This record gives sequence, structure tokens and C-alpha cells, in this order.
Amino acid sequence: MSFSVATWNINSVRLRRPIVERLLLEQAPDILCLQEIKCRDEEFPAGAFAALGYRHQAINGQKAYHGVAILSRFPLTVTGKETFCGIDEARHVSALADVKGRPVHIHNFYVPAGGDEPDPDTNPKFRHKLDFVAEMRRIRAERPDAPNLLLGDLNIAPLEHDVWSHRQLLDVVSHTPVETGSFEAMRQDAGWVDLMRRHAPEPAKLYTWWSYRAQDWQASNRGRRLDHVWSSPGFAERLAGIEILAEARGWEKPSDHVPVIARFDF
DNA sequence: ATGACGGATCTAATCCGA
Repeated sequence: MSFSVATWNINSVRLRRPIVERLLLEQAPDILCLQEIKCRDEEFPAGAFAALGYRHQAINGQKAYHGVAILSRFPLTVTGKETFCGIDEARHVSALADVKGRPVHIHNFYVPAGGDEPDPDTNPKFRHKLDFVAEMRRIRAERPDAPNLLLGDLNIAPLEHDVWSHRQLLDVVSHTPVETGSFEAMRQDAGWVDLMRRHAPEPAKLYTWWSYRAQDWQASNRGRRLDHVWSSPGFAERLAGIEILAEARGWEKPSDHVPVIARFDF
């Protein structure tokens, strides 16, 4: 049996509902994790996605900022809407999916961006980001009842070949050594496997985000891998393929992030 | 190379993203 799951920072789900529908129609992932929906729960276009077969939805929204949601063809039981650093922002939702009788547990995350200045003593947003990542260590990969997945916009490009220029981005928030070191240590301590790199090891360049500010994102190709798909070690063995849908960066009224789609055989 | 962009909001100028 095959099963697919995708993640996409949509940068306003109401504005970009048409391209979410396009992804669902063209790629038909079984489950789609969205970040930055930027709306309250009751403003989420639930009916439009249900009409395409995604009747099961776990939404953790808030007004204007952040917000995450899981769309699923299979039944979902919400298992958590957790807060981190004692700050009440909608940056996490988790659910247990019933995939034809087989349970799969999913964490959907939107990690804080961290502001401009990579100094936790002068920039509270950067301090928040570092604290948030450290606290993610409590989300463990191993789970007694189901294979576990962690997906989302984690806002850190951890490896040298996750950015267009390692040297030029060492002082840029998302790729500073304090972030990348803490991020990889957290991932390994909690037991997660980086599925994108399992499928395409370095030195392959992998990007999931291209700035809106480039005149031609494709020509300059100054991307970063900010979006991630992690699994528990046992489930990593079931990975059949993983794709970065870079073409979506060129769709009408695009997000600055593109979808990542993982497929499993189990 | 921190921007030349693009969201949301008390629709006007401000905050935010990365």
C-alpha cells in the first residue's frame, strides 16, 4: 500500500486557495500540512477542500499571523495543539491519521522566523527561535502506537548545500551556526530522520524557498531549504520517494515556499 | 547582498516574513 504526505507554507490560505486546490488535484497527496494559513479557524476554506475529498481537517488558526492545518483523505484524530516557550501562537498541530486501518501520527510545525539580527541578546525574536527549537526536543520520533512524522516550515537551512551560498549566508538568520548546530542536535537527540537528505544526500543542492524580492527567482536561484520532512527511523525505511515541487514557485500568485511531497510504501 | 516583495490589518502606514 502506498501513502503520501506533503508540506507547504502557503502564506495566506484564503489568498492562495486556488493553488492549494491545484496541488490537491494535480498531486493528490493523501495528507497535506499547511503553514502560515493566516486566518482564524472559522475563516479557513474548509468546504472547498472537503469538496475535493479532503474531508478530514485539523486546524489551529489565529488572526492574521501564523496558523497551521492538516488536510486529509483519511480520518484524523487531533492529538495536540501545543505551545512553545509559553507563547500562545498557532505554530503546531498534531493528529493521528487512520490510513486504511493503519495509524500514522503527524506533527505539523511552523517555527518562528527569528527576525533580522542573529543575536539573542539584542533580538528577542531570535532568542524565541532558539528557545523554540530547543524545546522541540520534547517531540520524540519514537512512538509506541504509530509511525511518526514531523513536517513543516522549520525556517532553518541546516546544511551547507541547503543554501545557495554557504559562505554568504553564515550571518543570515536561517543559516547561522548557532541555529544549524542547535537544529541538527535537536533532530538527532529526538531521534528524527531527515528524509529529504536520506533521499538526496549532500552535495546535492536542495531548496524549498525563494525570496519574493528577487527579480527572477529561477534565474538567480538563491534558494534555501527551510521546509522539512522527518520521520521515525522505522518509517524512514518505507520512503519510496520525495519531491520538491519547484514548479509551484512559478504558479499564479505563488507562495515563496514550494510543496514537498513524500511517498511511502507500507 | 537585508533588499528591489508581498501578506494582514481598525484601508493607511505599519508590522511581519526569511
